[in-house]
Amino acid sequence: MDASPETHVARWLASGQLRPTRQRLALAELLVGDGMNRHVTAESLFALSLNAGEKVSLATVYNTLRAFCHAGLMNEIVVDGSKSYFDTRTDDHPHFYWEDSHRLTDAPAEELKIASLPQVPPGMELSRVDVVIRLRRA
Amino acid sequence: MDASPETHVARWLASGQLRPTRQRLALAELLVGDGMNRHVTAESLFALSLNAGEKVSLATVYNTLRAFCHAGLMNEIVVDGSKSYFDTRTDDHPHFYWEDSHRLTDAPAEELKIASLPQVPPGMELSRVDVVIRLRRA
DNA sequence: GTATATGCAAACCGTTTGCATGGCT
DNA sequence: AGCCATGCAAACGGTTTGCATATAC
Repeated sequence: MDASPETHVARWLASGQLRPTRQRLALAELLVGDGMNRHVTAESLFALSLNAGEKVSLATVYNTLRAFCHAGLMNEIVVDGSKSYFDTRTDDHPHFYWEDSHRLTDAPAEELKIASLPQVPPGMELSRVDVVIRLRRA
Repeated sequence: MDASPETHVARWLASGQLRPTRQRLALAELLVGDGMNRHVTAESLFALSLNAGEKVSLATVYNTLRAFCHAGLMNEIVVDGSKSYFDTRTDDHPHFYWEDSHRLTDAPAEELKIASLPQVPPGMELSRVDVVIRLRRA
């Protein structure tokens, strides 16, 4: 063992040049504390933090998620016009969107093979390719 | 010539079992009157209709777009959390999203080749695969 | 005549912001 | 000390809804 959970999230924050405040540490712990990838909305993370007994305001959850994204620690994903999803995994990878439960999960990236992509128009460059595989109950 | 523009949009409405009201005919004319594909937001279509001198309320634009989508005549596409885009082309095809101008256009479908797709989880079926190619100014 | 579409304005919901307070370095 | 983060509540913008009126069948 070379890193306690606290050190892990503290380093995660530090890698984004973000100050380790109590609220950020708490939210980071909920997001990446166990080293797993997580997909949250602002509301769901807010609920998680209340559930964990943390005192964090909803506005801070929004600000913090935005700060994490801006620092490159997370990505924002849009699948449903009504809310934003945030993903702790930062590489470009496909997602499953479960239309019945409005949940977003990772799809296995190695099973997606794009043989060719439309040519990028002149004067533009590729920013990202979003692939969302929408699922419905069979 | 076998179809005046009016007949064309009237048939388009009829194919979705939608009553040909004045407002729907006007909006349909703006959307598919020239047989081209079009990408609009509720606001942009509302602006178009005002510009064309049509009396249509914003609420009706929303209701009508929803009705068109529900009837399978259009598709809703989500790329930007802040607003919904509507596409008159109903087959599954990729899009360019121009991040600087917040515009959405078709990408050439034949240039996108997906060699393999992640396996659909048990009990689920594929609803749609959204591919959004995000572009930024080079 | 009946069911459905429309218009208006008010409600709605997720998100952002202004400003005073509190915490990190 | 100074700057940045936080909390609260109010503002915001796109979308939806309730209800009275008008239109299609």
